[in-house]
Amino acid sequence: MKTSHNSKDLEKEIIENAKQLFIEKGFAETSMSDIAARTGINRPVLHYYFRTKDKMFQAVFGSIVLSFVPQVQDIILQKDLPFRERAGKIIDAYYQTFIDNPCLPMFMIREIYRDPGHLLAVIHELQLEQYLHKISESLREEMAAGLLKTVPLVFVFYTFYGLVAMPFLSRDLLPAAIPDTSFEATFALWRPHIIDQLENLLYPQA
Amino acid sequence: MKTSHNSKDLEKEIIENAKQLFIEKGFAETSMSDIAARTGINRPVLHYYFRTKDKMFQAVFGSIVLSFVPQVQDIILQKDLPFRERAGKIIDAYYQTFIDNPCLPMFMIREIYRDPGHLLAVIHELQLEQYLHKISESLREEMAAGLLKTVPLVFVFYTFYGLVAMPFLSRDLLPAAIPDTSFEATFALWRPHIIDQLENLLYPQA
DNA sequence: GTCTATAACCTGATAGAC
DNA sequence: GTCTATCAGGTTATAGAC
Repeated sequence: MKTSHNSKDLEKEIIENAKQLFIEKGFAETSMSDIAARTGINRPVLHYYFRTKDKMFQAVFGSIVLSFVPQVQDIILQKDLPFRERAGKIIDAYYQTFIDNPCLPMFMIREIYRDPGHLLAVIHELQLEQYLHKISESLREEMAAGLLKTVPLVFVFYTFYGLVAMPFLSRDLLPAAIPDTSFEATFALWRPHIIDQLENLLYPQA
Repeated sequence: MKTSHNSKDLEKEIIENAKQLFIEKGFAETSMSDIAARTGINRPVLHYYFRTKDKMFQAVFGSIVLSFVPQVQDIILQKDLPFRERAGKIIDAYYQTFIDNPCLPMFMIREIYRDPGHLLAVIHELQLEQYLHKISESLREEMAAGLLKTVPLVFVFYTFYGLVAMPFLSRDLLPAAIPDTSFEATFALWRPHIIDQLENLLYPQA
């Protein structure tokens, strides 16, 4: 081992760089040249490791989905905590992820829009079905027990993701349209509002 | 005039075709060849009329924004109508537009995300500032009068657009994830929920 | 105004030397 | 494994004939 890398390290380094670029610019507007340049290697090396751009994206997409999804599992099942507190914790978990990587919401929406198959494949191959099932069942149980209002589960996801993602989807528009607003100040007020809205959707005695 | 078109007609026809393609696939993934083929002319003709792809997009974008925005003006100012009814009418106006052209929400978000300057330029050049100002002022007045809760205007837009756009942004995911759901049935329930959420955000005695 | 032809460039992907 | 060289195809844009 003369260099600081062996093949496995290089592969991981490529994936990490590809991940960042795909998240930032999306699949279509990220070129193999971009990824190679960022990693400091030649284009053919990428094809040696992944053969095609699409296979490369698939290898990266799973890792992105994982960074997007898993931190909620424990929270939602803590049924001793009141709904309001669990909602707040989940929102904070997502916002932590999104503030670290503000392009993630747009990336997810864009790529799911382009081809939902990628997401479904990843869900299957990483065995996330049971994870989703657990969350769905948990909600359904609390609805059946009268602890939550009975509404279609899709509405919970629409409301949650719609409200959480919105500030990131419209990123540069807010400062451009209303010059003297800080994201932090807006978020500090927006967070309790999301909780209010979820409570309004799900809480019987609101 | 031998043909059925004069230059102005052809220009309009090009713009109409470009509009549909841009909305459907976005700026980056729509090529000049696509637009030429759809119009039934050669590529250089496009450059004769618009010189560059970017200038062409600017010419089209204004027209798209207009189809997106103007139908709300009259509704929101009908202050004799209760808030709930006005909200419903505005939602219906948007949904009418979006059902006619389901790609519009993604197009707007994608292109504003890519470059908010395009939107700001169009707002200025079509003199939509006064239109936006009128809506903002109307809301501010009703807040000041205690008819609506006082919240940041951004929150109204976040909530409204986030909830209205969400089903269209996640289009193919819902049928793929939950096979036996019809968009119409879901929407019929989703509509009153949006109104509820806006009411929860803005209505004092909710 | 509309065409053909072409310039200049970028893309993903592969072959073959080392 | 990593490189150079190259292919076939796509892109925007322009020059010049008609």
